[in-house]
Amino acid sequence: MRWEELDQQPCSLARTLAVIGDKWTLLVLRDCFLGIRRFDEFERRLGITRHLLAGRLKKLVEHGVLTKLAYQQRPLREEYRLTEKGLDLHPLILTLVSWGDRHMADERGAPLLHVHKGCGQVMKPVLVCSECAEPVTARDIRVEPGAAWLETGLFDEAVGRGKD
Amino acid sequence: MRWEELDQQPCSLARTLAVIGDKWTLLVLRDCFLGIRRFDEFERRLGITRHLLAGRLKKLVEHGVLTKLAYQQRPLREEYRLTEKGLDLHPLILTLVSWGDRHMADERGAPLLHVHKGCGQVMKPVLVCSECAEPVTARDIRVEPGAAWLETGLFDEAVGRGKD
DNA sequence: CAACGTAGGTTCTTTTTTGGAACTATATAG
DNA sequence: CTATATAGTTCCAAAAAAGAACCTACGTTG
Repeated sequence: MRWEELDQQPCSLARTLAVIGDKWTLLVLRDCFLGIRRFDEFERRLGITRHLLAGRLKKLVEHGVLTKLAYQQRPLREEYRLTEKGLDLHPLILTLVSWGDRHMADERGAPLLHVHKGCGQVMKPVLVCSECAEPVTARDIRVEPGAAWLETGLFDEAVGRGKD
Repeated sequence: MRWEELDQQPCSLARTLAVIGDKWTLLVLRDCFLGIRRFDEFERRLGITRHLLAGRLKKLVEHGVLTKLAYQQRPLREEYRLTEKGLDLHPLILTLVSWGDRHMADERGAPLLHVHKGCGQVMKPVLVCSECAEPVTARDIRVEPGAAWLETGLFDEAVGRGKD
């Protein structure tokens, strides 16, 4: 499988991975959410080479996750900002961090705390159902093919014994 | 940066990425949540080479995300099952898929629908605060250093102008 | 005018990671 | 005895990514 074809599969996970499915990209996004905006700040913090960083940022801009915004003219200097599409990745980053806090932390606990401005408390992300607002775990979900999948007529073959 | 050192950084995101921060791994996990358990089923569905698949599965087992369980003796045949640690990745997969549904779907809409068994409806994942149960977006969160970070004394330097 | 800072881009070599095919082991079916 | 199924492992060539160093363009500082 060539990863360039990934965003054409009838799978939203594959399509998402085509944009952000790589370690550097996710670390760049982490820094974006921490307020980092400039090329050389990313470079310094991440220890990434300019070569790779330029490529990652370019890809994120092409996919509309970041935009370049001039913060001064003459000389023109641009910084990278999250778009709405990019801000929508916040739950993803929170979820990744939360899993790490829970399953990969050392004895000193979570490296970063997330404070919910609304209630002022240190929070953990909880995933709930959009319809009934109850917390959702893997066992509470059943998968069904959507329109895009049904058209292909491949659902049963693809999911196999599925619907667990 | 060598990615083997990644799980030793004081960053839960980096540590998480050390385990699941690669495209094949996430696609394997997607299939796990769809009920796939056997080596050759993963191989067929993903179009991954046996070589890579073996490596990814091994890593996931080493990190305790999957376990091997014998489903028959003589000849010994083993299948891969999600552990509790692995099941805890479900919110992550849901969040990835949800972002793709929203931002990468074509005109036919979401390829897969997720039905919440509890309420019987097609759901989208919503991320809420564990303390006050209100939905959380990027703008509602402030980051603070935890114990592990404070020990290093590097927080201010690292976050820069932070706390956005 | 020369040096410096920013925000990259280009080039080159080395290292890793893939992809693909063939090989192994064990047991059952015909 | 041969073929098939399952779950890998091994080997090699090809492709991709990493790392390092240097180049560019523009404007500011001294």
